[in-house]
Formats: sequence, C-alpha cells, structure tokens
Amino acid sequence: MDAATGRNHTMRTQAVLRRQILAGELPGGTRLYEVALAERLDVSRTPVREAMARLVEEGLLERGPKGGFAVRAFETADVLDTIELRGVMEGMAARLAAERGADPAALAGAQEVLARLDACFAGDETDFDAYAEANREFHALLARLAGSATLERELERIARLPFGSPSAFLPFRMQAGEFRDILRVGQHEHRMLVEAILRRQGARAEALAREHVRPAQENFRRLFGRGDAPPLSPAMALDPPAAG
Amino acid sequence: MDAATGRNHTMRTQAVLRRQILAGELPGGTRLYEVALAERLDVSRTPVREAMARLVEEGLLERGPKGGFAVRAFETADVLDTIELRGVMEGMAARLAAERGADPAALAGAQEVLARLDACFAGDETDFDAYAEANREFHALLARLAGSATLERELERIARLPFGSPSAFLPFRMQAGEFRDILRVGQHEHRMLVEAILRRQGARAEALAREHVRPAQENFRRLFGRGDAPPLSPAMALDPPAAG
DNA sequence: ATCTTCGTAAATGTATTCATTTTGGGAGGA
DNA sequence: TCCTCCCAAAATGAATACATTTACGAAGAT
Repeated sequence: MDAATGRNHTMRTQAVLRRQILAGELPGGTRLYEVALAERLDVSRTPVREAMARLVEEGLLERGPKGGFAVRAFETADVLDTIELRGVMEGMAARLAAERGADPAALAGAQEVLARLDACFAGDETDFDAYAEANREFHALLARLAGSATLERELERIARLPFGSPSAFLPFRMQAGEFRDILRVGQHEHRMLVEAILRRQGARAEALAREHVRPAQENFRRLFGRGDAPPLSPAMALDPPAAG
Repeated sequence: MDAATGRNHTMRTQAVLRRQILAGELPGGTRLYEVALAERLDVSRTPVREAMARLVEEGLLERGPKGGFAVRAFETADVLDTIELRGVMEGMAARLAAERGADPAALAGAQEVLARLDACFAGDETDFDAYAEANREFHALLARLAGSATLERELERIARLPFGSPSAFLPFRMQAGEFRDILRVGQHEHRMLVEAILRRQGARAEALAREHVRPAQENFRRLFGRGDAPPLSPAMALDPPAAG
C-alpha cells in the first residue's frame, strides 16, 4: 500500500489494484481473494471488498456468478472494439450537438481548447504532455456539447477502460516526427468537427468523430500486434482516471 | 423484505430497492441512508451497502462525492437519450455483424426467434407476453452477432436502465389494435435487419437498427408527456433485469 | 478403476463494534 | 444582524467475530 493516493483505505486499495491491473501485473482472469489481498495490503476485508466493488463499476473487474471477483480480460479485439465504440458514441454526441444546437458557452470553451492545442505545435519541439491534457479536455467538452447527461456519463465510462481514453496513446510517443504529423491531422479533424457542429451539419460531424478514432486503432495494432493476438499485458499503466 | 427474490440478504435488498426505484417510489435525488434502510429491511448495514454498490453498477444509484448513495434522476430527456443511445449501439452491432460476417449459429438462432415472433400474431389475439420475451431474445442475439464482447456488455448495461430495454413498452399495451400494427412493423424491421446482415450490407443494417428505436421514443412521449417534462415517477416497474 | 459421499478447509456473507468524518445548529462575539 | 467557531449527533469507514456456502480431496462402496 505504497501509494499515497486517496484519503482512506478503500481509495488507496482501489488505486493500487487499478494500477496493477492497467500495468498488466494482474493478468486478465486472475481471481482476487479478499483475505489474501487484505493481508498483502495490510487492511481489513471491508475496504478490500469496497474497492473491488468500485473497480467493477469502472469495468476493470467482474463478479463471478457465485461471488468473488476476477480481473477482466482485455484482448486485442476487445480494445479495438472499445476504441470503435468510443468513435460511435462521440459520433452520436457530435451529431446531437449539431442537430440540437450546442450550448454557446461550451462551444466557446471548445474554441479555447482548440487554440491551446495549436499552441502545442508552436515551437520546434512538440509539447506532447500539454497536447494530451488539452486533447482530453476537448473530448470531454464534445460529450457535453450534446447536452445529454446519459451520453456524457457513458462516454466517461468508456474513457476509463484500457486504451479507451482519447489520449491513451500519447504517452507512447513513437517516432516524434511522424507522431507530430499524426497529431496535426487530428487537430485538423478537431477544427472540422467544431465547424460542422456550428453549421448544424449533423451527418458530417458524426462521420468526422468516427474517423477520428482510426489512428488510435492503428497505433494500438502497431504497438501490440495485429488482429487477434493474445491478451495484452505490457505496460498499460497510462492515463489514469481522474477520480476514484 | 417481502420479496423472495434472491438467495441472500444482499440480493433481496437489491431487488427491493430496484423495484422501488423503477416503480418511482423513490424519486430521483432521494438519498439512501444505510442505517435507516437496514432497520426498515431488518438486515445489517453490510448487505445494504453491498446491495447499493451493485445498484450503482446497474446505473440506478450514484455515489455522492463524500460517500453515501442517491437515487439517480431520470428525466424525460435522459430516457429519450438512453433509447437513442441504444439505437446507436445496436446500429454499431448490426454494422459490425454485416461487415465481419455473423456467426452462422447465432444467425440461425436469430431466424428461429423471428419465427417465434411471427407466431405471436398467428391467432386473432396477439400474444404480447410471448412477443416481449422473444423480442428481448432477438435484441440480445443482435448484440452477439457482432462478435464483440465489449459491445455486448455495454448494451446489456443500457438495457437495465429505465426504459432502456427493447421490450420496455410492451407491458403498457396501449390500444391493442393499433399496438399490434406497431409490432408488425417492428417485426418487419427485424426481418430486414437480418437480411441486411446476411447480405453484408453494413450501412443498411445500421440505419435499420437506428430507426427501429423510434417507436419506443414515440411511445415514451405519448405516455409521459412531450419534450422536457419534469422527472417521471409513475409506474416504471417493468422489465426487471435478468439477474442481480 | 471409478463414482459417490462426506468432511474439512477456504472463501464469501452477515452482524456487530469501534473509529473517523461530516453535518448542522447554537453560543458567542464583531 | 451576521459571521465564526465549536460541539454533538449522525452518517460513513474500518475492523473483527461469527455464519454460511462453496470447493476439493480423500475414503469407501460398487
């Protein structure tokens, strides 16, 4: 229980387990026993149970039919489909925003984030960290533009799944030069997306949002093998959720 | 704790609370206190906590920022968006099934369910109950046709939200004659959907699945006021989830 | 040899007690 | 009057003891 994350035993346990799951230290299918975990983390069973229940809410664990918890298996195909689903849902958000007319304040916020994203390319060096943060903000704003609490909530949920976050691949960097170009294209799509929403072009906005996730899928394939490789385990400890 | 549902205190508590939430007896925003509930249901705080945690997973409760649970508010707009979201996700499932080629066994199962749905119209009387059950099966199969565990899981989740189920409106019956006709149209859409998947027509399959949820939205508006009425409370006790 | 049965150990379910945090109101002062 | 501080009550967090269920293997019968 090293991590100082969280203010009580439950949250610390939750943080430790989340990190270990996302880092691949606990492979998919691993069953987690309350007593063993409680001893290992030096807390009682109660906060362990509580933490595991919350990790089920996050989608990282699942309950066994007769009690007990197990780490969810995230196979390559699952991850690719998660990214696809994010594209579909963000597409719905963009379409709704265009059709219903987006909240002016939220739109202004989106413009501001766009400017900040541009600033990341200003110098010779690309500021990847700033881009990751602003990118996250942009996608969160997109969810809000639709004015649908349900959609916003479900999108947040998807973003916590492994590689479900819009900025999930930014920590990898790849070849900096090529990567910078990829991000430039992405930023162009951001601008087109906001323009489409402003012009009330629902179908265009939806198509753009869907296409926008393709690089993420491609990056994933490049990093972790093509198609239907075995469950992934290597360093997935990235882009931790905002709160527990 | 009347209900004999479930085999232990946790599941019974969960069932009781779920029923009361869906029935509108606990309006959105109502805070649920562990001690009060434990006394009312004559169990200890432990199973109450556990049951509430599981209801958060189902999406019926939410956690307060500083602990505690509250009933989620389901406004008219939220419900309409939930139905829309189901359409979008089923659209993705149909498209994937068409693009990737659906599992033959699952397709055969779908054909069998289609036949059973037809049978509900055989006599002069429409068998609404049988239709509701078969309809649920059909939509579950649709989720499986896509061959995506992630999508299947998220669709299941949507189906447990209030009015998120494909058969959510069948218990209402409305005017039997008109309703029969609506169902006939729906059944025609089912057939077209399967045909589109068989012919690998992804875009058509997606469009059909999306359109297929419109009657549900319309029914909801007719039953609970148009547009942006206040939170709904009247009898939403219908279509209980399969398991706890 | 294999299948059933039964017992034991392990794991989860529940209750109870104690600890900590949060909340709300009232006393006191500016 | 209003603001602040502080205390008490209430609510959640955590630990522990006990109960029940499940899993697994060994012993015995067929």
